[in-house]
Amino acid sequence: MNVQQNQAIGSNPGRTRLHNRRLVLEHVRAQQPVGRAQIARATRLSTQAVSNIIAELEGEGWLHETGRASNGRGLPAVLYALKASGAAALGVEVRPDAVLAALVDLIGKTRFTDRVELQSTDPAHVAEVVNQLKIEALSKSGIAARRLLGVGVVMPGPFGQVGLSDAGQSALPGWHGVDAQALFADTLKVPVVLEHDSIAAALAERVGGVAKELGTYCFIYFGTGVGLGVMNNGYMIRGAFGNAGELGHVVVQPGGNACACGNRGCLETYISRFSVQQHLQRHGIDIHSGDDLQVLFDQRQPALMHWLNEATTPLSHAIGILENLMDPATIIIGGAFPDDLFDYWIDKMVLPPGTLAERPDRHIARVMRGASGRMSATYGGAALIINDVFTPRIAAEAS
Amino acid sequence: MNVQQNQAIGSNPGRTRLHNRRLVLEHVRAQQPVGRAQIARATRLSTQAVSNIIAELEGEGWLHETGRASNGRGLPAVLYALKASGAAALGVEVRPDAVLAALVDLIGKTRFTDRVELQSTDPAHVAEVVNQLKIEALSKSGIAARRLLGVGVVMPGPFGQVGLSDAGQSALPGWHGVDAQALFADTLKVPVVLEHDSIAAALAERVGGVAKELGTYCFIYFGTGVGLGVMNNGYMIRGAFGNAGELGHVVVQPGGNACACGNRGCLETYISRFSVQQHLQRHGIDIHSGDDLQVLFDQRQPALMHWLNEATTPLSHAIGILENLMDPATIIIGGAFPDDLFDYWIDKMVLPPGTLAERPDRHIARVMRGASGRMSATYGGAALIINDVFTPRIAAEAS
DNA sequence: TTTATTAACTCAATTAAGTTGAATATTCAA
DNA sequence: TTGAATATTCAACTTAATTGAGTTAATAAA
Repeated sequence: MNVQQNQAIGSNPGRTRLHNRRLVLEHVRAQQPVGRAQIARATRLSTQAVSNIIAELEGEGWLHETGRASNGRGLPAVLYALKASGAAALGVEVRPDAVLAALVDLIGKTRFTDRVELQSTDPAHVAEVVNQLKIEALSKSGIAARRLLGVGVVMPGPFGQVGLSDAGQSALPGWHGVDAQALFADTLKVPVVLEHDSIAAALAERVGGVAKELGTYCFIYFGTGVGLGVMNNGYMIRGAFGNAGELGHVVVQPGGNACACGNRGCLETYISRFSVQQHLQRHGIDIHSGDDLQVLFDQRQPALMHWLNEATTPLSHAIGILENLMDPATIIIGGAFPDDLFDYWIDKMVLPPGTLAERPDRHIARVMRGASGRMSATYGGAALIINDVFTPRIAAEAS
Repeated sequence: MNVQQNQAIGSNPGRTRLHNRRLVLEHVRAQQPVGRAQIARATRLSTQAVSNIIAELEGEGWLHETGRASNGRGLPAVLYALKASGAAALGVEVRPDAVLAALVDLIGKTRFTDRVELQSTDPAHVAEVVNQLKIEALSKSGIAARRLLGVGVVMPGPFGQVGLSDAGQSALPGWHGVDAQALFADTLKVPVVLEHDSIAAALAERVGGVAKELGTYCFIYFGTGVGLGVMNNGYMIRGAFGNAGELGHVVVQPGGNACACGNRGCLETYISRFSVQQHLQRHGIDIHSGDDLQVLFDQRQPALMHWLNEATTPLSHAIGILENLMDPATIIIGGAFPDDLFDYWIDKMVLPPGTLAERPDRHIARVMRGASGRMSATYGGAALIINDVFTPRIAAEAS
């Protein structure tokens, strides 16, 4: 985890060029297909500067020409778009029972996915499993090794020692005190970024989901617990110690359900996978996967439907808190549940009245479902890497 | 209000230099007195680049030499510090009943304050009052007009049309649809920034208060209602529409006190100035100012003490939400109440257990009182301007 | 059909600002 | 007294931006 944020540093010609390259790539991503002159206006660079950068990017295979503009007077612009195969990133999600992997290309398309059950969570073993996945992903997808920008590893947070006493519940056995970033980087021999699931899942929506055109939004991630990823103007909010987004332990009902963390009324006790498992167990139903939930939902199983309906209130409450505190363009929900459940919630939920989000000029929904499905966090790992090449900044790399 | 965020744009030599200048100033501010070589290491610029920038800044009166370093081997570094009179900014807080003004210099010191009662909130009249305050501030403080960087105007939020139906409660009569930024800029003939109180107050702590060395923190501002300012890595979080930080209408007690906004259990119904006024009124006590509160507190007046003690629970709850969502280095409370009340709360309040903020490596308090007192928002207006010159970025100016 | 206008793009020259490396000054430690 | 360490300055050098003139290709007007 990057506890230290990207710290602003001094600029020089080299860093300026890198910043401008990223900025041009970001504009192509968001506006494609697009011509040089339009990029120049948007970035406030000269057309000459954009031309030079476009030539460089095209030479390196990031972009390709896709035709010419047709409308209007004057010389039609040569249009450029991202070249899907220009780069790729591997997202890896390490869970206590399995490792998930997804290879995602520059335009956010999935080129390969796999899942490997874990016999042991021993760090060296996990690192080797991930390494094999990397090799397999490259060979099966036909993407050249030099096009792999890096690997984004998503592990259960929070990172570091914090007061959440159930940290052990989600943490991986045998990883306490292990420098996971260094371990993976040494084994994989490519750049490695470590992040927790909710931030990664939020980024996945920007790289290949419903937030492609949004800079400021929240993502409520349903994993084992409930996490939050906040994107502000294109940059993730990580907090002073890198653990921002612990939505699951926000108290939504003082004096409510007892939570493993010792408090009462935590959001997680109402709307997490753990809570639905417990609820169904009390009704004699054991579920082990998202597929089980899908089956129950297809049957409109009464216990599940009851839980779903009850859950809308705390979820709506949490949405109200986020709308008032963060003023996001939208709130995206996604993660480990089947899409149908999220859709049901969005359809049935009464959104909190009287929040900042009720704007007459609103043109996108207050709440929407993420497009990345149950592998949100895995895709998010890749998105961490992909997003990086589109994020202009003059900053030291996180150590 | 800057609805549009600072948008990243392309860099060129001029923008690079501006970025580097701000970066150098920021390092001097945070580390002063400090030598060129140290700044160069911290900014990853060459000492030559830093030397050039320092010479420029010194020539323009932003910095001055303060002696030489004494420790260690080698040539002692020439130390530099901010020159207080190098620049100043005027903070203006427009309330329904009065206009407050504070002239703050580069090192965050107050050079002048005044308060003018308003006979009318008519925009043209208010602008003229502010203009007179500006003229008076400059003449009485002896600061040259060309040193005035700008005026930061703080008005009650939220800005724009939002669902908070009590917006009318805090908004100024006669200002609906008025482009306040343009009005003040036209009248004052200097750069004008408009912001809402909580964001401004949060910045005040960074420019001249307890957050001088912090980049990521939250500020809970007690005005008429309760607002929030979140600083992330040195940048304010404004949200997609510029209204982030509506803490007062976060529901902390579902089904609790009825709020003017139509919901129940809003934080504002427990811990705002409005709520204490109502509570005391029910006990036959009318208060009209912070001084009245101070007097009652000095007497340990039972009704006030009861309210204070009851208020710790929702306040603690709000702190828990912020700690879990934002993972701040600290949470600062401040605003319209007397300092003694905040100190009492900090002393008596039971902080929420089991949050991210309980770290063994924590070295500053989880909650602290702001240093700007009851004029937080006014100073904050000035801080908006001052902070700007210390914030490195390659970005278009907010329109 | 011809001509003017508009817009996108390229080339060559210029310029701003950062870096590099050698030289110099000052202090501490052996 | 001498050598190592550190801060600073000076004079090239380098990168990558901008500027302005010129080219190309489309639409609009004559």
